[in-house]
Amino acid sequence: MEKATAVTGRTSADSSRDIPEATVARLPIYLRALTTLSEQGTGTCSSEELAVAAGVNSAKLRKDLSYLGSYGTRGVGYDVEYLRYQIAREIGVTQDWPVVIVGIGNLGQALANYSGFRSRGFRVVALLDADPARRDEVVAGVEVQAFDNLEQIVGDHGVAIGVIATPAVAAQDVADRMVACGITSILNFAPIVLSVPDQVDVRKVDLSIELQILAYHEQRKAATA
Amino acid sequence: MEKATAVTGRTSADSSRDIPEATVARLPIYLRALTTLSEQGTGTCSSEELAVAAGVNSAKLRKDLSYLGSYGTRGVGYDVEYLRYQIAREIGVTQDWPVVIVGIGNLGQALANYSGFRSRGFRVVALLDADPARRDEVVAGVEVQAFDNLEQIVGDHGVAIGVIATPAVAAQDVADRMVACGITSILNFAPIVLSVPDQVDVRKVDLSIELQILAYHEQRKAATA
DNA sequence: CTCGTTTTGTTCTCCCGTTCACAAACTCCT
DNA sequence: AGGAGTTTGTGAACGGGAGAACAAAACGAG
Repeated sequence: MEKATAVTGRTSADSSRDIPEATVARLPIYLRALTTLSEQGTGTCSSEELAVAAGVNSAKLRKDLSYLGSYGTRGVGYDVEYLRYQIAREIGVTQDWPVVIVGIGNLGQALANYSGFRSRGFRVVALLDADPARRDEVVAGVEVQAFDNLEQIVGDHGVAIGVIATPAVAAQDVADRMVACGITSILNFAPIVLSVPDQVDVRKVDLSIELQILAYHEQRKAATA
Repeated sequence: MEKATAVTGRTSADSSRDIPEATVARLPIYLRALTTLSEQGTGTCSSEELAVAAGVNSAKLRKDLSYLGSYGTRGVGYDVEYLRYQIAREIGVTQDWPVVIVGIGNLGQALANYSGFRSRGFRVVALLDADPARRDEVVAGVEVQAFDNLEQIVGDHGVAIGVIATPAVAAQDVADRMVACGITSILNFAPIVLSVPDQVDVRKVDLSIELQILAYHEQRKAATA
């Protein structure tokens, strides 16, 4: 109930309220859509316009935004710049996030070169690889170092987020080392289920799983056609 | 009720029943876990063991498997090989799936080289890129061709699945061309919302969105600490 | 100032997915 | 053959998210 929270002296914009996971997962999409609108010179947009740009239902969009606070104006819409900043702040991408990437195969290189990271506050402070043959190579302006430097680098830069782009067999070891030296968020591209302590967040991206899901639906289409 | 379906003459294994999306998304994980168990020489496993290997709750695992049919034995567990085959068949990875990849940057190359595709029935029949400079390069044993060859290749090989690994600005055009020549499933790595006809399935993988979600939680940890 | 129009913020309802808990079914041992 | 122990398959309760629908708020015209 709206009243209950009002009585406590907190507004609905209080950012200590926790936001549903499903909403958190969509905020970066809204952020991207707003950035695009901003670049096109749009100063104001309605929930309907933004919803179309983000590929979601407008009611869902409004509900999502309402978890952050009341940043719109009824009868008018949202100020693109203002809303963009509010979402960025809520997600945390107004900060600087030092990141280490372990495993410099094609995927690791793709990640190191990805401009979408830098533009959102993620700064690749180190590229690490166990293979000495890759040592001293420079990728995306960052020198490839020995994996054993992990602890020192994490300590020096205050790294909280690690990216694993190694083969599956190495991934658990890398994760263990990361956890041991204080990393609390891991983005895992290796096709394996990592086991880590509860307080560590792991998100996984598995390229082949996505294709398999498509294959399932494709097979269904073929069967019913 | 178990009896009700028996009365209709259909067994619970009837594969024309449609499987919940959430379950479909987990089947590839089970498949991978079973493959690992099989390689380790495990002949039989309980739902609990498999659940641990897949990183899910055992009750959820059993319910997921029950949508496929009754492939377990009470008091014993599941035959690893048999269950693995049943899941593979249900997903469709016992078939051969020709795939085209468009955009041969680092990411495209990583995809082309990814062994997890080939081992699950996905065969990269063509690598396409708009940049003439990349033409005739050979990546993962496949020659890079002009994007304009798309229609012919899709026709020749009966390609149903396309992968987009281009920069964002090119992605919508690529998607349109894919749809026009009959591709009905698209895996999109470009950070943009694609618009396609309803009957076309699109799954997106956005590297920076995953990092942003981690950043959000990381920020929360820091705030409450 | 008042009325009509637009668009947000929120409530309400429905549906999907998760989890618990247990009966049914199978094995093994005596 | 029978009973003890194990594990599956599923009914039922629960929680969270999606979408429709509406009241509240802002703006503009007259």
